[in-house]
Amino acid sequence: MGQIRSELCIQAASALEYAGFSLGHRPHNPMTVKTRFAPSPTGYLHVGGARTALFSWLHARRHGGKFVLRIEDTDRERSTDESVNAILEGMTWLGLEYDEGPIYQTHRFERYNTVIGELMAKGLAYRCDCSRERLDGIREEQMARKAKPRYDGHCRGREVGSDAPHVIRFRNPDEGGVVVDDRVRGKVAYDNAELDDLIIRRTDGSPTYNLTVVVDDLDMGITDVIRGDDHLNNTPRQINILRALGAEPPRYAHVPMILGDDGSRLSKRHGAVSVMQYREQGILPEALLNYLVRLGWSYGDQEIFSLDELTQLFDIKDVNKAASSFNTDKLLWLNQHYIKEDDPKRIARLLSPLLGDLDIDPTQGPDLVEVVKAQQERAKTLVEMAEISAFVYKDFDEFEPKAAKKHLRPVAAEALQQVREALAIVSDWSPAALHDTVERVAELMDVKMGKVAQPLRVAVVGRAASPGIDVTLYLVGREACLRRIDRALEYIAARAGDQV
RNA sequence: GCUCCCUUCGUCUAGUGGCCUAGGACACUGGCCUCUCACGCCGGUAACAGGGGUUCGAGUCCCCUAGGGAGCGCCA
Repeated sequence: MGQIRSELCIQAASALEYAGFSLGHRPHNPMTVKTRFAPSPTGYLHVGGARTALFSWLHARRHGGKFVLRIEDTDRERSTDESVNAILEGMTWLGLEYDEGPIYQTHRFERYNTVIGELMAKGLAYRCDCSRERLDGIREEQMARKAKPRYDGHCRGREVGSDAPHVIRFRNPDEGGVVVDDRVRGKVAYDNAELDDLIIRRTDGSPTYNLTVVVDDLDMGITDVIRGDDHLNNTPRQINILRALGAEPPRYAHVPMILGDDGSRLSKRHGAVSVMQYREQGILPEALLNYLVRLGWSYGDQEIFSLDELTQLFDIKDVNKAASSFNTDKLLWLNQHYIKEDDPKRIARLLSPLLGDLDIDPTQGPDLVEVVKAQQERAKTLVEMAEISAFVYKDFDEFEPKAAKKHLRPVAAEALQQVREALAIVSDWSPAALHDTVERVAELMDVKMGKVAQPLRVAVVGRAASPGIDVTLYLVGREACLRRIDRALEYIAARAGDQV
């Protein structure tokens, strides 16, 4: 145990600089805003956490302050390196850069123990050796008489030795109350009589959450604590610990949580909850960020925000109090918007690996940037763009049944035959010339353009939907076009044969 | 059970006592554009949880009820 601890401390060179700060006063200029995002590494970075991080980041940027990333890994049972990496990866992808950190709480155990020692010395904390059985017993009894389950203070006046196994509890004030002045909730009052003596150090010597948060926020000079509202009820306890340490509490802002589309708490069964899953699904980070910021926050009727704009406009006070439901449709709409507006070169760069997943090498064929320009208004995600663009680079396996049934009929054979001949000899393989070619065939046959373009499209694309027929032909290229038209003609012939 | 929090269209929201016969966006839907799909444009359906007050006047203030959520861990 001691060995592990010293090992951690050696790794913690950067974190140790905080250990020197004394309590009771802020080490930083109180006017300088400093926020933090403090996830526990017990899973992936989910959208709720990402939104909290975004709010904290924006608040810091808006006020020219600092943003800190702190990893709350004091629960060694559940914390994993894998989760830490997932969180860091998610933050990087979203572009939420932190000015300090990541700081690991497991590197700061010496510091927490020092603080616990101070509280013990002042009589504000005490040892407790109550057995789990006893605790369970009083808990059961309290529940039975419909009271709030809480520690009864059994060890408050007892002298519990330091040799036998024990925990350390914070001595919560009996009298008075605590008012949390929250920037989104307003003033919330609690009676100290409702609070019990919480454990601040476990039997194994490790500190607990409510203690480490307080110590870290204090040591790091955090001025604004922005976190999920599941922490609102912990806040009075934390303020009491802060008071016991003779410190002023930071400003709090408890933001509501995000629910699934059905209004229940967001969980895996709602589909994607991890931000990296959104990347895999072809969502752009700016789209996710834009979506997330509008969940619980607004600026008049504006829907589209760049990060720069948000840095100017975001105010934590404007965040709503009520929880909101995640709506994938709106995220997709935003994503389509950003795909449409973004630089085709950037989209092409992001799209390339997704084509690779479909066994396509986009360097073997037309410039991917041209393909992106043709598809930009037609895809809600990058994954979808890859799927609807595959036909440019490789022959499709089979015609989409509905499209073939409607357009690859015997009556279409002549149009296809005609257009094939025209395409075989067109000298300038450019969208403009190809457009003229298709149009001329329609005129010659005295039919509407659709009568030619649709069978042609299904022949070349395999589906009834694609970019303009001119651009479609242009991107596919003459050789592949003629080959696929022949294949469509065979298909029609075979079908006609079946029907006889 | 106890404590705390929340409640405007299906969803995200505007609204801070009269500008609200409640606005915008997504979704849905009618139409236009059109070689398809998409984009774009024009239009439509759809909400102040319920009940009491206060007020000349309430979505906006107060109270109650209902519904939802969180916390009550040697989890964070």
